[in-house]
Amino acid sequence: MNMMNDNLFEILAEPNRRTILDYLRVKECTVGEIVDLMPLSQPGVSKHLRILREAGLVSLRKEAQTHVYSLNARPLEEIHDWLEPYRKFWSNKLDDLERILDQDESS
Amino acid sequence: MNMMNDNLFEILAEPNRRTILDYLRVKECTVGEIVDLMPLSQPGVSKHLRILREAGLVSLRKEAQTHVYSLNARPLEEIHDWLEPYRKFWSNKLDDLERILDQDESS
DNA sequence: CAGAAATATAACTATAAAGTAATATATTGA
DNA sequence: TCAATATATTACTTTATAGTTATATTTCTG
Repeated sequence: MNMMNDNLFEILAEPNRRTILDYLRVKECTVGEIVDLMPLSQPGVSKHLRILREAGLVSLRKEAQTHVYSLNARPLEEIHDWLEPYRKFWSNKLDDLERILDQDESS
Repeated sequence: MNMMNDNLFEILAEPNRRTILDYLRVKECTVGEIVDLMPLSQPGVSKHLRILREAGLVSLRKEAQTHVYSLNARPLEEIHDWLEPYRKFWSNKLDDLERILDQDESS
């Protein structure tokens, strides 16, 4: 059930996929609802949903003929974790100042 | 000086680029040092460095014939910010604490 | 049970990106 | 100035991906 993500960044790199996640963050949606909100064909949306599903980022509940998708943000924690060792580079104002001074002569 | 990133996720989607950032997080490196550490040709590394530079993620200091690259993690804050509204979805005890603290700030 | 509605998959095309070899540019030092 | 060193750029090829149209699948409804 829990998929391992080969490259989550690659999945999130596609702007339409991030838009879909943004929609699902607000409320679960059927495929048709998403299609209506986006400049994409229905198969285009379905393809992105499949990729998001395989990444574990959304889950699907079949309700009659409609498929209701909902957000599963858990895998995004992987991004959060990747960011972790970089966080100190922007959270310390003194370090920032040092870095700005270092960069000044770069062309 | 401050570049606007068309799509930072796309830039980070490339595994070799993330590896380069990981190296630079530890210490600044010349192009040659990075080449020696990676299964890529020198032009390949230079191409990635250019992309990272244009994204504002690394900065360049020319030192004699060598070019010394260093990390500039600031643009990664954009990823952190994008993640923000999703954080509550993978809630665990730590995130619950964060949310409580956030509420305290806003009151 | 036939047709409609909703979604998924298949087959195909176009584009972008990553990789390479070859070459250009810049700096150092003999 | 010339050769060596370090890096960047160019030109090209290959591959992957996003998009499309057409079709298949599933489920409801009359």
